Amino acid sequence: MTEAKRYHHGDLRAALLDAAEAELAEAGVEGFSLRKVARRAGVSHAAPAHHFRDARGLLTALAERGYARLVALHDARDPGDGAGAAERLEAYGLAYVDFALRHTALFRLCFASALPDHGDPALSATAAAAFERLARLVGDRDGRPPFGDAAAMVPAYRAWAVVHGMADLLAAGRMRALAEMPAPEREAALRGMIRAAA
Amino acid sequence: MTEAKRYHHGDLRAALLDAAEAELAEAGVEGFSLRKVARRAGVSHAAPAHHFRDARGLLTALAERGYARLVALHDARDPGDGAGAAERLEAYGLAYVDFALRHTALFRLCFASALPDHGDPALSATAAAAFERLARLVGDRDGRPPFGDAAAMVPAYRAWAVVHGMADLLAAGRMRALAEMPAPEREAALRGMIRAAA
DNA sequence: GACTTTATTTTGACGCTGTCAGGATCGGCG
DNA sequence: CGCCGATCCTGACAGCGTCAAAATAAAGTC
Repeated sequence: MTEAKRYHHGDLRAALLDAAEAELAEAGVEGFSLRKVARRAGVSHAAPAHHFRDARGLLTALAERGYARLVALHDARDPGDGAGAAERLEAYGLAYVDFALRHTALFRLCFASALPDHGDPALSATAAAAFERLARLVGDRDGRPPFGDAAAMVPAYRAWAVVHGMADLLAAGRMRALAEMPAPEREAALRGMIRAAA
Repeated sequence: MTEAKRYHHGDLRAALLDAAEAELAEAGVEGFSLRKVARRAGVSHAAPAHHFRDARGLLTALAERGYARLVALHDARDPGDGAGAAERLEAYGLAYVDFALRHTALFRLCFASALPDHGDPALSATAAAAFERLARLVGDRDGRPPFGDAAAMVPAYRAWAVVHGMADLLAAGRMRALAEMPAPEREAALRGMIRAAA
């Protein structure tokens, strides 16, 4: 298996990102530790520094991966150009909730943590792309451009708030009655909330 | 002044809570440190242990205080029984946003952190009370009881999601166009979003 | 092929953290 | 007055992130 414990790893950067994502999922944002990630990747505690300057750097790269997960989850649910924008928007909302429930710690890292450097160009671009996807769907649905002056953005903001609020509260276990519904019913309820509010 | 540095503090528990709240506001959830809190209160690093078993205990008590802040902010804005439930609901939403913007770290501690023990009876009761206040307003507005089976709770959940989403995203700096509006306009926009979606 | 340079990883150290055990001091009650 | 429980301190421990310096591998140069 060519796993003969070389000194040079080959692609340690990717391996560390994988280890970090797994570690994050197990320990959560607040239990996250750079040294545990290094151990998990089978490497010394200072090895990550060469690829990601410090913990902040690693978590910044990881957050970027988070937004990619979100977009991928939407791709998986997106009914495509054939469907109406309203329906595609519902799919976006369901993907968003999926992301929060299935990758809770990563979701928290992306949206509620000061650990990543949200000013990092790569990260903020990826984050912006995820939002623009939603904004475009809202614009298509309303037949109105979703960008421009502040007032023009309000509908997209509203949709985002609804979807984000559901996701965050569900992930925090704050909507028990909804979380405990059988999956099909829950999905229907979520769709209804998005239709009515977003 | 009577501040002659007594051995027995008098009310160290409350002093530690104050120090912890101030420390949290400055350092954020992820920069929070029990020892810094102790130093700020002018006490040894192990002193907090007697009043709050450990850091988790302190942060649990602090989160409880957070929900109290939220409720107090609503009280300050609540137009009272004379007004309609819809208007009172708007006030709740604005107070919620206020809470997130003015006590961001505390807000995060309450809703997006695993550090407090959310199973603690006192904390979960306080949290439930804050939600029930919102649910009741939604019920009054709709002329329908907000509790009961899962389906009955959906309207309150929806309102909560809208309000929580706006607050969380605003606090994270994710709605720049909205955040940069002059205060009166922003408040009007928020009211509009609540009316339309909640 | 030998030598040098560069990239990658390790080792060891530092100060910080939360928690625990044990000792010191105080307030109040017998 | 003596004692006891409540309160607070001191000192220790392991784990943490980061830095400096050494070690090793790989790539480039002649």
